[in-house]
Amino acid sequence: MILTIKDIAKKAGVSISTVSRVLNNKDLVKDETREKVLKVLETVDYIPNYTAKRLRENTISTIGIIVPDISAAFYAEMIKGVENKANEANCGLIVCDSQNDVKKQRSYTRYLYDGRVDGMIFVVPGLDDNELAKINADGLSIIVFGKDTESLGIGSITVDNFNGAYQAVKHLILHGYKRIAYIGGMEAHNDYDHQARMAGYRQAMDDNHLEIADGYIDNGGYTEEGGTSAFARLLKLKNPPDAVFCANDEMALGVLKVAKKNSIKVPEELGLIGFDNIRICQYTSPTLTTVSQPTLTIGTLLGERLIFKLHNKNNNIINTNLVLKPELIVRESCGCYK
Amino acid sequence: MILTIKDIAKKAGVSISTVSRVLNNKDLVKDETREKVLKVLETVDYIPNYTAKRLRENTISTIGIIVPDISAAFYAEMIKGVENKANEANCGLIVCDSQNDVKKQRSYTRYLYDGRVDGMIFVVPGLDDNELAKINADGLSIIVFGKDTESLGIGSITVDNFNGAYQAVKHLILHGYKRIAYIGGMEAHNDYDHQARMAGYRQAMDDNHLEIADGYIDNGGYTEEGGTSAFARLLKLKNPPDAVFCANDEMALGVLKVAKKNSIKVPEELGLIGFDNIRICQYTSPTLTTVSQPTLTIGTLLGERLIFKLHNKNNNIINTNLVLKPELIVRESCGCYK
DNA sequence: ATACATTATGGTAACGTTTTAATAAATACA
DNA sequence: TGTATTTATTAAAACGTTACCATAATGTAT
Repeated sequence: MILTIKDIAKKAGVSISTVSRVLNNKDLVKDETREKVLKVLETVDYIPNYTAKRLRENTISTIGIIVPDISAAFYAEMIKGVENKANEANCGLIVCDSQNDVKKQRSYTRYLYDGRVDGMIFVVPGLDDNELAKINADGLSIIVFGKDTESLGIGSITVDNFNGAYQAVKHLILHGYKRIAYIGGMEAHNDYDHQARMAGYRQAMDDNHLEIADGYIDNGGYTEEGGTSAFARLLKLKNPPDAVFCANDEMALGVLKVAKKNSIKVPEELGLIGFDNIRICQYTSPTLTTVSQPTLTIGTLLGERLIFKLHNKNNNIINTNLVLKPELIVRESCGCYK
Repeated sequence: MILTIKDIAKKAGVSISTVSRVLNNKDLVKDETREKVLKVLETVDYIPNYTAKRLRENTISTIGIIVPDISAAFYAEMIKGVENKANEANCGLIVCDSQNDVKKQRSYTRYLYDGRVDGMIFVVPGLDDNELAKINADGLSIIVFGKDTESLGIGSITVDNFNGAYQAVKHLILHGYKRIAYIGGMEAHNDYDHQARMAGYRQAMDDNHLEIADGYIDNGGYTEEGGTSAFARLLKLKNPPDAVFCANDEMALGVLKVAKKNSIKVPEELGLIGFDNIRICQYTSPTLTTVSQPTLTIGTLLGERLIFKLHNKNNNIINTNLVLKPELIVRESCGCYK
């Protein structure tokens, strides 16, 4: 038998309103009455109907997050950060996996948008500015990771990809590598990670007066297989690279695989640096040098900021872009220990 | 401006009941009227208030899942399977990370239980039978992974851990290893995985007339560090093992680390098999032989069965335990390619 | 034409909560 | 003691939907 506030009121011999006030720790209730109600609550197993509460309060106390791939360590860790914060705020978290598909991302957006959440987190949105702006205008609190949306009045967090890439490539150069290639992400104009990392690569090469040979910029779509085929193409060039910087670790794993197959020694004959610092980097041989993004921190910050927004709807102080610094994690594949 | 069904009714010149019927594709509405309503719906941006709908229908169309660690690949993949199915059923998914802590698991249970979900999935529950039975009795649909709860009238999915362990150990024996040790999980009586895998190990040793030396059964708590220290202890025995079977891959990684540090050659001087087939197994050197659990399939099945239950509350056909067969994935660490 | 089904529509209660406004009780002040 | 003020309590409206029941419109058989 499921009890309602009405049952409690009857049992305690008070009105519904009084029980409600006790439940919500409101003042204006005599200690004596409060005790009476609390005593009843102790003896029975009453669970408030949150749906009714939400209908009345016009809130959902749930947030949503849409990530490209829930089973990728990078995003799983980020979700964990968000989850912690949401939980602290007694707020549910609905996780959606868009499977790297903008269409699916759009349909999930719609799904969440249909009154299922108070706010949502877009991780690397494929949606364009107009779409994001519209959702924001509709009063749903949103926050974005992976794209600077400050100009749209939407808070966001980004990692300084340019700087991370620059550090990585500069590091390779310091080790004496000269023919450095870049394997990027999606080629699409809305792949901001790719664009910024490529720019960092270019700048580092340029600052050190190194030439980027024809074909040295290739794409692997962020997957291991993509990295495999991209590096295979690079090897076929008449003057193959002596080092590769990859826009993520997955692709670096692909490169490593091909290098092993072709008996190319890493780092002796090929320098290699990835991006993201996924856990596998520690276990490959050689271990993978990479650029680390503080995923858990990012998740925590995303959660924190969204929840702040939820509670301060009209405070725009947080609708700004926060840039986090990535960090070069030196391991074996860059040549530091050869 | 947020529209309600009332606004639509007014605009279409019909009653709210009619609009409701159109929205829910009920019959008993004339084509002409339906058209009229649909036309209005096309021109405006009406989003039904799901909270109200749920209050009225006494449903939440949301399920919850509690996993020990969201950022562990094993569970992330499982969640992905659940997520797919939930989404197909137009059902939200709330993910909770209990951080391997029974207390947290309990508080999350309470959190979800408080009218936030229609049903929930317990992945490797630390809760005891009484607790589970109580939740089940309260009419919340639940399903469990990692523990056979059929006798409680709760549907569950388990992997045949005994068989998986048996296969693994037998495989080691076939390669000629004789002094085989086992590194288990939690030692606790409610760590069913551990119990079953240990039993499989014992049986395989017994069937092949091999002795389990003193100290050959140790525990590592499923973490890499745990594996590290457990193997360190094993090495200190006066007759150290020539092979180790670990109750999961994380601990096998720890073993591998210590072996490398002590220049013990795997698989020449030490055979090693793990459990779970996490992705890292493919990248270590040597690559790790392991027992694979079909995580994605498990997730899919969990989602499917829970949603079936939601729609068929009184159908007990599904309150049964489903046993999945694990598969030995042969790689280098077991000695197949030495 | 009348009676009777059948089909279509509308009015309204209900879901369980919070909150506002009204009322009752207690306290303070003159 | 009586009035004004504060404090405590309650009744009832509201949140937006669905579903039951009543009524109206239409169709069919006598």
